[in-house]
Amino acid sequence: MGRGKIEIKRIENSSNRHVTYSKRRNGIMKKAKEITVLCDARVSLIVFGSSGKMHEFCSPSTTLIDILDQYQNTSRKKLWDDKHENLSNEIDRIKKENDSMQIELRHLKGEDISSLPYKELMALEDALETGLTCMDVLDVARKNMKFLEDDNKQLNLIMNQQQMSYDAREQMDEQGYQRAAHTVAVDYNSQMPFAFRVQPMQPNLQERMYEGS
Amino acid sequence: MGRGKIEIKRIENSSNRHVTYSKRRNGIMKKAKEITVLCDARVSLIVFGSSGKMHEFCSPSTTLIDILDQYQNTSRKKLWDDKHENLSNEIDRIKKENDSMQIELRHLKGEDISSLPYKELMALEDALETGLTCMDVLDVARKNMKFLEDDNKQLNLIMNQQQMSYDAREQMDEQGYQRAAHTVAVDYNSQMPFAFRVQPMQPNLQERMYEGS
DNA sequence: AACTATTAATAAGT
DNA sequence: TACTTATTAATAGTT
Repeated sequence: MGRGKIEIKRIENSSNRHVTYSKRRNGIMKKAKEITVLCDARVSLIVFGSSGKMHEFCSPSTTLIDILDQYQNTSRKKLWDDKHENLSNEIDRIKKENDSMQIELRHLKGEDISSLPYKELMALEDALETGLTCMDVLDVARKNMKFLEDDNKQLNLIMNQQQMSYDAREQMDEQGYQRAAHTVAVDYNSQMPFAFRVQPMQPNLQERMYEGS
Repeated sequence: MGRGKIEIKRIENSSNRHVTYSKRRNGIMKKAKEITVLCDARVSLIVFGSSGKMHEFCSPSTTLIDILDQYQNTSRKKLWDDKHENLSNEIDRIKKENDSMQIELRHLKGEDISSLPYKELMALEDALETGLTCMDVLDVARKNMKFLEDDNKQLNLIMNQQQMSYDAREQMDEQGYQRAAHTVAVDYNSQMPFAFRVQPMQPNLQERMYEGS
């Protein structure tokens, strides 16, 4: 591929070696680009000459880091340390959390019985089969709901008190802190479920349930 | 460099593309070996075909890690830290996704509660008499309970947050108000139902419903 | 760095 | 998939 054939062995003449290096480096970079374009390949090419100068090519569709990630996955050789692995694990964990929330969202939006978790339905069926009456179950349900409602009421009450003294205190405050405090208060209010800003949600749920059944 | 000249653009014919990939991959690997031998270069070449299969070349005198270390030193780009940062960013991104989903969930559930109008319950009662199953009623009961639980959790969360900023603000405060604020905070804390200071009230409500009755 | 004779790579065909 | 070969592309040695 030149004026004469050459053996593939170190070029002893330093000048020739550097010239050849430069030419061939360009050549291989070009080849890397070409295979990327022609064949949808992802390529990372890093070259250090004996001078220490670096030349790099990476497929435009990706990054060196991606390539190296894929390298690790494929070859099972570990390039990063445990810290990175931990982060990766956390990502996996959160992603799973995400997935289950998405499922829950779908269920809520679907809003029909068939979308309720399978297990819960099975448990319910079991309970009914072992001879409990509908009333028995509803009775427990009612008590539990009463509990929750009462707790909600109490929490709500406390919140309101807290909010009030917060506000009162804010008024007493010096100029400097006033603005910040106000912001905080508003934020909490907007976070609170609407129903609880005014009154308990299902005021007479139990009674109605009983009348119904 | 073949029977005909080709444009450097994606080879659409899949079969041709794979053949060309294979040939050129061999070619570039050979070139990589040659330049390392001829010119004392250190080369890392990683190629992924569209199938996902990896091919790698690394100069015999070194390792990929060495190359990457040198890459970092030379280019001042920090691969490991970048990697770290990227992972952190992704975590942030996913967490935000999480948060917004949680908000959406709260929103949906809140809407569900407040949009469970009186009429619907009445209709349910009627339906029960006209042949709706016990399951259906329980289902609604269970949903309501879930909502209450979630709202309890949220109220509790907000309380804690409020308490925390209360405390934080107290620290920032001038001497004069400090004592009073502290007293108030303690009072609220003692008022709060014990269960909500630590965890949600009825962790496995449904199950206990069935067991208990 | 540019040139060009020559080898090497490879596209298309089998 | 591998082999063949006409043709293009890369490049070694020269200027």
